[in-house]
Amino acid sequence: MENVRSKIVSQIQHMVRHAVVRDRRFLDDEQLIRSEQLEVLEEIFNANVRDTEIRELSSHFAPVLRGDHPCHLAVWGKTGTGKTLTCLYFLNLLAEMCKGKDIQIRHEHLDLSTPRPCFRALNDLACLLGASRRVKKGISLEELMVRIEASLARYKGIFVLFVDECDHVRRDRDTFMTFLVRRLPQQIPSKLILVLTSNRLDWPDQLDPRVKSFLKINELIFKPYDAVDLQQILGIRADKALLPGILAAGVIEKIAGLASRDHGDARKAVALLAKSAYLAEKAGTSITMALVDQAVSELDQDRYLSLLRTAPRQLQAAMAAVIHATNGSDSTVGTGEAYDSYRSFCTRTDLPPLTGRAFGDLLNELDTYSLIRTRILSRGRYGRSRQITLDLPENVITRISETLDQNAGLPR
DNA sequence: TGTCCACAGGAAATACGGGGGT
DNA sequence: ACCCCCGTATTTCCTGTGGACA
Repeated sequence: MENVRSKIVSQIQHMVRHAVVRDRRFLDDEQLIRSEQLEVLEEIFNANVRDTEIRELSSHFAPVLRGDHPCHLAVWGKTGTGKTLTCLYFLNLLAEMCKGKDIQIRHEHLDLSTPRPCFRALNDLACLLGASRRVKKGISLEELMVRIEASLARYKGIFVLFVDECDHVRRDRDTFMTFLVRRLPQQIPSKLILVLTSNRLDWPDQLDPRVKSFLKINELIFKPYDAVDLQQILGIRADKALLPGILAAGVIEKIAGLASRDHGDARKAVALLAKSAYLAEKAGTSITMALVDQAVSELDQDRYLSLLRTAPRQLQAAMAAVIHATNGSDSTVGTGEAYDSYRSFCTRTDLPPLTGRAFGDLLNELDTYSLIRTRILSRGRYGRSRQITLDLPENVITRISETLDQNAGLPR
């Protein structure tokens, strides 16, 4: 017993001596409270990142300070380009400036980052405005709209409604947009300015043309971060989160380069830094270039695994079938073989098998996730078929097939 | 040159499930 | 509480296709 204790003690001492992380929370935005997020953001802005975007926001909202009424604003940008936080930061600032000038302004943030139907979206908005308690059902959309209008009936200033990820409204999207764009402004005395966020450029095209023509908007596009921006962002994060002197030279530059090359997503870049730090801590060393490489490959691996773990059972079955059919080797199989393997997997795990047609679509889906590679090959009179290759690293395949086997018996 | 293999993949029909209206 | 409707997943049906082989 005694030597177990001393072993643990010495392990902990070792970890403490070789600590890498000072405050882990700064490597994960989810764990920061809003005000801390905005604080970090401010530092990032001070480094001249997102300068053009902020300038555009300013010029769009400048009329407010002159007592005028700017039109709506559509903000486009991929995930991790800082749309949400930048807008929030800006709106807070704007509100402060207005307070000094005695202009009435109010802004609310309607966050639709998880998809929801029109009903829930209106429900959330009503709660945000304090118009009503959250209701489950038994109330019509009309009733919700009336409540929202009623709660704004006496407010005469400017009202900025920041609808985040507005294309996530499933079903009745037109109802929702019509309400915001046409009906609400007419029913309330205040001046309504909508700020709509989306990561799809083609979003307005799927809107009711009547709403679309009614919607006078300015557009603002958030470009993906480039390597220089990411270096600034990572540097600031590293200062806050890591102990000084444990970053090997060039690590930040390397992470920024990798991230800007294939997505420009700040959140992912920070995640890579976090993973590298974690590995360094485990190994009891500083953060080296080699560890960054390792972190990249582990994050890839994690991505594949969590992708599959949350994927529908049928997709999992298809993946298992392909692995089984290729038997782990890097040889190729045709559609027919894979489908046979899939059928037998289904009977083994008591899963109702799909048609060959549907299986083909599953293969396509796996291909787009780049879990497999397929290409169509004609073998003359021996038919045409997909040639399926499984070119993931050996260890990833093993771990995937372990995960799938574990899931195989589970219900759903 | 025509045939025919073994599928691909589009279109329409159908099954299904969950949320909203009443 | 119940039913209906709508979006999505899957099936059914079908036409298309590149090249080996006769």
